Amino acid sequence: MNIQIYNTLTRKKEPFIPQVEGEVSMYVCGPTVYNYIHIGNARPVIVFDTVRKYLEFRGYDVKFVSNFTDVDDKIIAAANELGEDTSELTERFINAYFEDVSALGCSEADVHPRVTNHIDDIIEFIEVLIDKGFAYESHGDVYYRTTKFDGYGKLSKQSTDELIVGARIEKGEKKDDPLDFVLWKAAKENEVSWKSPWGEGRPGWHIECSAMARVHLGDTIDIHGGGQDLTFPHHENEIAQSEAMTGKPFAKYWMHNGYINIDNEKMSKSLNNFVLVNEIRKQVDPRVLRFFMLSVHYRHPINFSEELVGNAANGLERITTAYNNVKHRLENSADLGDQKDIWMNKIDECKNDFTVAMDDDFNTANGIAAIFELVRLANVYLLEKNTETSVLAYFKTTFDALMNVLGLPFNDAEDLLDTDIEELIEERLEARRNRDFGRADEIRDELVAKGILLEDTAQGTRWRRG
RNA sequence: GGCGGCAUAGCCAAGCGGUAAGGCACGGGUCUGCAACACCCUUACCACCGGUUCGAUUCCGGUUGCCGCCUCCA
Repeated sequence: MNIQIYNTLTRKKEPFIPQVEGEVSMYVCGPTVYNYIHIGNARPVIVFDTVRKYLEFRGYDVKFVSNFTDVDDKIIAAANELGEDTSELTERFINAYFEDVSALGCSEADVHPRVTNHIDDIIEFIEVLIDKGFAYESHGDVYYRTTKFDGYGKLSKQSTDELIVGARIEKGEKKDDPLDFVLWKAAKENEVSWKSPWGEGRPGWHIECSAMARVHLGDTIDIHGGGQDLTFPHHENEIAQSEAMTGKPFAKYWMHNGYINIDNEKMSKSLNNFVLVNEIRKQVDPRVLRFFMLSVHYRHPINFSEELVGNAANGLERITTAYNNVKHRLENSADLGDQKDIWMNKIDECKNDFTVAMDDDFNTANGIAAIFELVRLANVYLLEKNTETSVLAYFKTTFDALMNVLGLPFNDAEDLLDTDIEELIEERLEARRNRDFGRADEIRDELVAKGILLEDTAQGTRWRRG
């Protein structure tokens, strides 16, 4: 069975067939680095990181490219305000970006190209567009002539007529047509700029992705991703640029993730309700944040609120507890089971359910449901008096495999208790042996106050942090 | 005006032709010295009105209500 991907270009799910068997090229539009990223920015990063991890899980060799827009109006404005060099500013926020997304379990891309490192590629790209008649120079700017490109509007399903009619599109004096968009901007006073055949200036926003995607992934890429709001105009313009340039399809599959709302309202600067990853991850376990985001299908909107994140935390806790209990049993019980195959098969069923879910346009909500099936199964197995090491080990391996795909690895590092706490646990065991339950409960309460929860099992007392 | 999305239990959320997955919360029971973890059980006229069909939450048309894009935006 093939992986199915919902393609914005065709508005339906299609079987995923990469250009080269076994290999996938992916490009995801990255952030403009003039501030810390907010959770809305984080969603596509998490979504496409998960897509990538799943493709790898399915055996594909993925080449993943995600850019940084490190020159643009907002960056220049922010740098001016802070009296800082644009390159210092962007460097700072690129570092912050990596810290934020790695906390959220996202792997680095194979390449993180920056606009400022690709000025030459961009200029060359624009020159070809001019040569082919798709672009024109005007007062030091260069514009793309949208009317020249037949397929303009094919991604967002906008007709050029409607775009013009409906529009709040301004007629720049420099543009021949209101729908034309800028490829190269002439520099204003004191702006960072580069030399070009059209004078000092810098790239427009859309051209960078076309140029960098081509340099790093070739003329046609398999999967191009980004937020829903990029569909128009950004991705539409990328298609216009790239396909005019190469005469080939720019991307086979276009994927777009939905928005995040805050308490049912759109996140926006004017409402001042945006949540920075940098801050929220200090208050909420970043694993919970990621789990929360993956609990909804990537194309649907997701509402962010304290309550919902709290629910997600409880759900993830259930998974983690089951995993840890499997581990505890693995380390503290003899190999006594005798029904190995039945359980192995049941585990395989869960794994299969997970794969079926994820094959269907990366349905992480159903994938997580499959993991909860595995949780229930593991908990039921732990009820058995006699367990087999191989089964327990298979539970653990499967948990690891599936959660790793979702970018939610379990923390397997040895977690040691302070010796005084260990002594208290030992003292409580002694008290229980002597049926001094008063003292035993007293110690348990004392430990709860220190964040240590105890659970008595047939295989001994286990503890966890709570 | 154009393009598009969404409406499923107290909350969140899958399903998209054969009478509703999963999670959180709640209630009842079991396990436990008591707990905790856990297990079992219980909980839905799928926004409304038409149509197609043997059969629709699922397809088509319409209504209502939310929301997004068309301007920088994840």
